[in-house]
Amino acid sequence: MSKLLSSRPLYEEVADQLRSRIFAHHLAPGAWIDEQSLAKEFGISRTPMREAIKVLAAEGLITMKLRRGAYVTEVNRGDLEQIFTVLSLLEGEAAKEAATKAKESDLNALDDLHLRLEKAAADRNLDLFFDTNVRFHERIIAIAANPWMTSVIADLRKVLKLQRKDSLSRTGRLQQSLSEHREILKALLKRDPVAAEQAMRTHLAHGLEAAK
Amino acid sequence: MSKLLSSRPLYEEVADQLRSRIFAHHLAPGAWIDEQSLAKEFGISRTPMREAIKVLAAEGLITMKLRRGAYVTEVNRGDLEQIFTVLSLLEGEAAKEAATKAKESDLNALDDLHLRLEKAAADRNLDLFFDTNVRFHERIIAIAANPWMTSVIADLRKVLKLQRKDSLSRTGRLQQSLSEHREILKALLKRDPVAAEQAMRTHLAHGLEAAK
DNA sequence: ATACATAATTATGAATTCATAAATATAGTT
DNA sequence: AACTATATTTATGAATTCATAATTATGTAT
Repeated sequence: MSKLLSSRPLYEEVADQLRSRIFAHHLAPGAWIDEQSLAKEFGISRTPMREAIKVLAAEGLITMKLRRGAYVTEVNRGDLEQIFTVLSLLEGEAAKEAATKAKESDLNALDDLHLRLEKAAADRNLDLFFDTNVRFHERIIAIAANPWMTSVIADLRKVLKLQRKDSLSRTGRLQQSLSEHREILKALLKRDPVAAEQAMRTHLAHGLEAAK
Repeated sequence: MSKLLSSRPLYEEVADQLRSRIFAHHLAPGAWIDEQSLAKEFGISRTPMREAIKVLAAEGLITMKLRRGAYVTEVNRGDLEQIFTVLSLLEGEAAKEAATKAKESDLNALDDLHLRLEKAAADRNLDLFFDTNVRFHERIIAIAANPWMTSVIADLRKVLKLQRKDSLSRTGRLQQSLSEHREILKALLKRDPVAAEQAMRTHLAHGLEAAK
């Protein structure tokens, strides 16, 4: 790979690609990372591949064993519970702060996103629902405007994505998730920090059950 | 460096050393990392040095600029506020959970640590006070037994350590910190989750003022 | 002397090479 | 045939080499 016009480091590009493969379960939890063949496949040397692997290891997506290589992290039920505990705290706080910090345009955007969410649910378009759901959450987090909190949340959500997202398709979960979002939005529109925090915490607590 | 008996990767060793230098302000915030001369000084090649730098970058201690190198992260007042917001949430939760999860031996250990803290304060031994303070907090976090929360807290505390810790010496802050610790301990001994969480949050909120 | 353009230098990004620990395969013994 | 010991292979950890972007230095024109 000549990679002439690179505006950003090669290892980041590679890290992105690896991340995608992991999220798509092309590289499933527990699978060993063959750095040689992957480097060959990407048409690059081992050096940036190794750097990319270290990035993912720092994110918790990959676990490294000395002189043994690296494998995709496996998260068990306990991990999920622990991660959701932290996530509901942080996103709860984000919702709380968003209730006071949000500008009118922010609230409009959230309203719009929620509308799309309802539509995606009505259409039984799970991929779109999932994607819009992520954007709804990300928007709230962005309004809170705490980069350190944002990056912690992003890292934890990445680890969650190791899990398959088939739970939303379970009967009723979709509708429940939707009504929880409605609660969050309502609290934000009322600019009620306490209610927003509570609604978000409840939503994520249920998210654990469904491992959304 | 031949490094014959290496039980762990060289880059980790190097990362530890770099971290120490940063915390000691031997490498101060804003200072550029000269990977060549550092590698030479450590007697290693650039490869593990670059890997170590990436590790610290993932921790937020170092900021990397494409084709420009890396420098020690500078945290401003806003960063501190944001980090303390997250920390007080998480450590508050840790204290809350510790109140119910703690075994008798845990509570004894905390009691002992607090005693040492009182002694260090009486002796005006700031280094010991600071060290014991860290151990007190870490013990509570350990009792909560949430590895994901633990690692997030550890990362954020590392970033805080970029700041000089001269604030504790400010008049009165030492005594105030001590009395706040007393509150936390009292709540834990009573196994009162709500009080423990509240006390810990208050403590860390004040910590921001003093940038402890 | 200052500003600009060009040349030389330096440091980073990446590939390649080398050393060695771990894994696998082979051979020998019972 | 099964188990152990040795040899071979393979993959990781680290050093070295190479290419090039960015910086610094030099020289020229105004």
